[in-house]
Amino acid sequence: MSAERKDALLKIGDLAKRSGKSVRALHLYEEMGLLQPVSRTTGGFRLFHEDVLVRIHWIELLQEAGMSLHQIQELLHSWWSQDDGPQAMDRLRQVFAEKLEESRAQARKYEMLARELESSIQYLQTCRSCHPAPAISACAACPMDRDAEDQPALVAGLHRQPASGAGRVPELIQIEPGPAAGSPEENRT
Amino acid sequence: MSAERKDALLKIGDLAKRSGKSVRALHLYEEMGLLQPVSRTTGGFRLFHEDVLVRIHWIELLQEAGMSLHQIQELLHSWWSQDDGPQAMDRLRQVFAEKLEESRAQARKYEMLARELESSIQYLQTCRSCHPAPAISACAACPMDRDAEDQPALVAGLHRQPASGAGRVPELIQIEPGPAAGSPEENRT
DNA sequence: CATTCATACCCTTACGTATGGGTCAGATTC
DNA sequence: GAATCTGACCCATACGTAAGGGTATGAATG
Repeated sequence: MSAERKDALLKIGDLAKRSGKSVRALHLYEEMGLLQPVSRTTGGFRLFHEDVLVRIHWIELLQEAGMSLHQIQELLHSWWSQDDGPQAMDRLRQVFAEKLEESRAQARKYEMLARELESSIQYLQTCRSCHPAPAISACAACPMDRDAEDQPALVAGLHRQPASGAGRVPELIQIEPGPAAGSPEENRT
Repeated sequence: MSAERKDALLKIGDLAKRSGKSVRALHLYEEMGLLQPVSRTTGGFRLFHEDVLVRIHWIELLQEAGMSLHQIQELLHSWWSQDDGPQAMDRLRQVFAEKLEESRAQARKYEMLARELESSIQYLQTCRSCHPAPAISACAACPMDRDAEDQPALVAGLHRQPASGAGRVPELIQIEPGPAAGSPEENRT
């Protein structure tokens, strides 16, 4: 009778393990009406049918497609509150078509980012042959950088900050929270 | 000459417009030490050098690469608190290499999602020729779906929820896990 | 005097984490 | 057979998080 295994009900922990979601996430999905336990034990433990795994995966995909849980909730709701089947299918298809475009755009975005990263990595390769090792501050005037304009954006943003300093700051007005001495203005609410 | 334009200082609103970021976002970046105004007016208005645009774009790219502002902050900090230039470059290259992998993975993910969406759209096409229009509840037993297994995950997750709220609930009563129901000897972890 | 700005506080999403107590199932003990 | 113990699991509730968005109040700028 191991065929009955498929009808076994899952407690939320089991479901969490099998779905890869956290218990908290599953609670949230339930709160939002995306999921529902088939029943509860007398003690109040949720019992889920295995089929919810399909639903969970569905939610996951839509999330990856950039939909918020709230939007998914609405989609589900509008789906089930519709009478006309084909019409519902139609709306769904529209949503999917939209998401398809977005997904392709995202894919392109990440490919572009990858290229950006590649060229930055390449650019940084030249530093390996830099001897003797200079201080980073000296890198601003690196002789290898003939044109600073050639620097990839991912490298350019790091240095050449005239007054931005995670490291050291030139003579800049320190902005302190609180009535520090020296500040001519006193705009406290 | 318009060359002097480059030395013009920007107020935060100008910067917001040019960078496409909100004033609020720029404030936040400054709070986190990612940005700093070159000075302030006597009244306290922030004045930025144009170069911060490079920094802002840099932040943007890193964010797109999946880094949190906090991580960016750390990267910046560790960069500037390093003496050895080439070594700093090396660490940076490692970070970029990691992000490169992730970006490629993301691109692949979105491409897969796009394919998933495509097949779902295709699947839903068949519903257009469904006449007379049935109720969605009837779609569960659609004669077109010979194998329910063939349904794309994006469609399958919507219907066939045996006891999931949005639709209807079969007659299910309280079931206790234990010797009471069937043989649930399998719900161990 | 109408913008623009500074500061400050609350709102959001999709959970993470903590609290404090309840439940389950098996092993031990009476 | 019944009670107890144990450890893992679960419940509800609530606050915390990132990266800002939105809004309010008052002061600075043009």
